[in-house]
Amino acid sequence: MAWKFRSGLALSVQIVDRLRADILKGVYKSGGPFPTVRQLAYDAGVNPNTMQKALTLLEGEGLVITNSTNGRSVTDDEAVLDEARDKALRSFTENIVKEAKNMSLNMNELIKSIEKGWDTDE
Amino acid sequence: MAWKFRSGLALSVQIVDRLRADILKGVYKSGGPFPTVRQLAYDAGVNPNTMQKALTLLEGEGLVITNSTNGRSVTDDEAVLDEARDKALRSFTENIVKEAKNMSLNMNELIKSIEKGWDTDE
DNA sequence: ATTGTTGTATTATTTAAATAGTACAACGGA
DNA sequence: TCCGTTGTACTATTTAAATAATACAACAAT
Repeated sequence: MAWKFRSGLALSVQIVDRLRADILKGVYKSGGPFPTVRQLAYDAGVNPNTMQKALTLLEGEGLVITNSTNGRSVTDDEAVLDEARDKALRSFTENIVKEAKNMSLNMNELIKSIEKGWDTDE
Repeated sequence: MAWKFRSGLALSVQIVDRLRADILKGVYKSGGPFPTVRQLAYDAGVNPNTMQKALTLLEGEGLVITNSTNGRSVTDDEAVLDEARDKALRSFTENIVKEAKNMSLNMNELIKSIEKGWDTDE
């Protein structure tokens, strides 16, 4: 099934975000094989060119490695993965805090709202 | 000074987000005048057509009202404003929770990270 | 009455992104 | 050796968004 995308935000950006998250979550194992450009393009329901662009960006982050003509692998450098996870969490939190302050929320209101919303969906 | 925009996300969407937030924060007072299309376009550093598109969207949310040919006003319906504030908070929280779960974070890790990041910048 | 500002509408152009289509060298396996 | 898959590269086209440039009716103030 094709992936879900939001409108307004560039496809390639959304693809990179999703693949990065999947790698950090372990959907693609450290040191293990990474799907091919064409396979990912098919899965996501986008043009192979768009997927390749996304993969090139991902590679710039050091999360995946190209084995010349033999496909790609997820990096086996756990330090790189851990740092990326840490960076993702800090960036995530930073954005939350920034936006919350912009909404004139104080910290306790925010936390309370999160606690309230955490089990709401499921 | 021109407003700051992120790349990748449609300008009109970013404009609506900012104007909505400003209204809910009280930058533009309830029942008070709202800047003209041309003024806002100048302030934001975008084309008047783009700003008008954004304002049309905003109007669809009921937050601003067009006084035929005499400019726009912020709605004076406090109920509408309160509901919009509530919706904004719930939407904000919902997105946070969803993304946090997607990152395999548990609630306490998230809250701890927010508490840690809250005073980091300033 | 005239002037200027308002929102709104229209058409054309530009720009960025995504898509379509194709090509090719490198490598592994049959 | 031969074949298929790999990543990569390239050009052209389409699509969506933003911009540019006007135009006009309605209203307020002078």
